[in-house]
Amino acid sequence: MYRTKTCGELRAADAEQTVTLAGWVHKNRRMGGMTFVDIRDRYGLTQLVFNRETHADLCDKANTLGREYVIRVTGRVKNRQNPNEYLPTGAIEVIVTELDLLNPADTPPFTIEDDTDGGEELRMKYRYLDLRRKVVRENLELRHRMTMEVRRYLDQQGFMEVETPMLISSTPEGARDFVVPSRMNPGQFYALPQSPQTFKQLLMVSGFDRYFQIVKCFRDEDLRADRQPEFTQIDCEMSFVEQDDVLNLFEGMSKHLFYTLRGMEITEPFPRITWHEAMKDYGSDKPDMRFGMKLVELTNLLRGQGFPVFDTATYIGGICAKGAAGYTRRQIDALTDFVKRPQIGAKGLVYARIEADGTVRSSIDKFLPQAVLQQMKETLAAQTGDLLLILSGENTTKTRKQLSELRLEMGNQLGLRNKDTFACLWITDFPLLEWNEQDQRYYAMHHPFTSPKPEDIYLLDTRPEEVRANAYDMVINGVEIGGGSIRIHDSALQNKMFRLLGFTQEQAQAQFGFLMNAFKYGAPPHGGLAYGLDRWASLFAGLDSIRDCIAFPKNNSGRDVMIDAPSAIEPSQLNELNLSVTHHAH
RNA sequence: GGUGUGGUAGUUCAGUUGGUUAGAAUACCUGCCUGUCACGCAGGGGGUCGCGGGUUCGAGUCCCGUCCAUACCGCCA
Repeated sequence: MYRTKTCGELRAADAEQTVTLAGWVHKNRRMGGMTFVDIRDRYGLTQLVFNRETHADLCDKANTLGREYVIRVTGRVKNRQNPNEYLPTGAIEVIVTELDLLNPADTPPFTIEDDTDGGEELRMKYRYLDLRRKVVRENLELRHRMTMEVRRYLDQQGFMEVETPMLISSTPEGARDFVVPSRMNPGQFYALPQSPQTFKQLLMVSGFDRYFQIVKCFRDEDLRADRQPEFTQIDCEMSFVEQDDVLNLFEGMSKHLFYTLRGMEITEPFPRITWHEAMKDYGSDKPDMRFGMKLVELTNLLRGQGFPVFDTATYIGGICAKGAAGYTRRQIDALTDFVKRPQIGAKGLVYARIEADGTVRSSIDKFLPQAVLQQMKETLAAQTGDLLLILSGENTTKTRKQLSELRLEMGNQLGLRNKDTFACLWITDFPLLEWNEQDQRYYAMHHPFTSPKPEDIYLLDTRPEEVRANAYDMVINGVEIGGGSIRIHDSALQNKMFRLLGFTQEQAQAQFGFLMNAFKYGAPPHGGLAYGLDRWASLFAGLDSIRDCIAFPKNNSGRDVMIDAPSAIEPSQLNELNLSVTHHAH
């Protein structure tokens, strides 16, 4: 046997055993007469001991071992004189009797430690070394356990995993496609799937009434901390279901994951709030429910009191930051700067403190009588010691969004966004359509296959923007973790949708004809959802970026800095593909 | 496409009003050290201050441009 134990499993009870370990030299501590070497593998760290008095040659050899050398040792497990309580294997050490140097190593460009000295960029360039670090490895282990539990749960529920193709065709709706030239079909291109949406619907037509797939998806859009050009979805679809069936089943899966991965038993049902409620109360369709601090509308109360900014506003709203009345002028100025940043775009910030005697002292006291301020205090359910923050604007949606950003910032500042606390909810009743000013047309808010609520269908021709969809998102801690809808399974309604979205009959036929045709042959009512695995895993792992739970992620510019992709290709390759490139990369 | 922040030793960073030979920690190398586990002690090597231009007697420092990284906005059905 190459090795008999891993570097993480030996305990006091293993004392006096002879073992063989293999792994990487984590650290070499030379004391003169004796040498301690920490050997590391995926499972942990074990201390090796070399004693000059008893094994001079071995000790000399051990002294030549550098960081990350690959070695194999055989020796006897001993209880330590000085146990290390911080190390799982800290009760024992291995007195080495044989040492094989399997492979030397260059000094790595950063330390392979939990608290590494390496910066982000360098670690990505040497990602294979970064992955040796315990903290990174544990993220991937969590992700692995997560996919295992998803498969186990869905399999038990009768779901079947089916693979769908990666080389499909491009559609203009939605995100930009990644495109692959076809050699055998000159001038034609495949697109990589943005999601297996149409294929999973076809599988429903085929009768696979419970489908799932853990699948890579591709979108050629700018990156973010929570957005990669290739990412993984847990993609699911069911037939003969209504919205509640989907929500209940996947709420069950979510609870299963919380229980198995975080040891958290959630007994309460997830709150379900409508999109309109979410926008009104939180200014966001993915509210962070770990804390309250709801948006409260103050338009009627504060408009017309003589403060010009408010008097011209269409929406005035405030939030109540509990216990923040002690904020200094400097802190409030910083908040003002925060909301005035171009990314948020507020013009200014009005604040009010609730004093010890219950009076309200605001930044615009000279415009607002105390009676109005007291009413505002009532409306916001504010108490002594609270700080009220008020924004106003001409565009209700925009102002609410600004308040939403301020709410999240205050949540951060007041320590209300603990990474070990989880607040899940469903957002339902999304609008079916969204008007696009620039293109002067409606776009599907979710996608063109999402069904309208039956009771709203009569509005499709007259007030399409008011039509609600059978669409839903699952949100955890302000992160959109998943979303889906009950689909249209009726050709006539689907055609109507395409018309509303500005497709001609011919365009609809050309792009989605295969689906429309399939629907003619007995499409069952169906619906489903898709989860963002990377986001969910990073949430469970308490990470700031999904990159940390992806083995080989792309950087902010969509580059893999380790393999240096993307890259130019040979002219001969371009020739084969019938491509000519006019813009050459440097 | 836009805004902010950053780029100085292998690495993480400091660097005053523009002024002598650009520092610290860590890593690395050498020597010493028999119970270390962030070992310790002594010594050593290591710099195109991202790149290009400008201002100046003099630029890591100021200005302009550019590249890279990063967070966000736009974008992401």
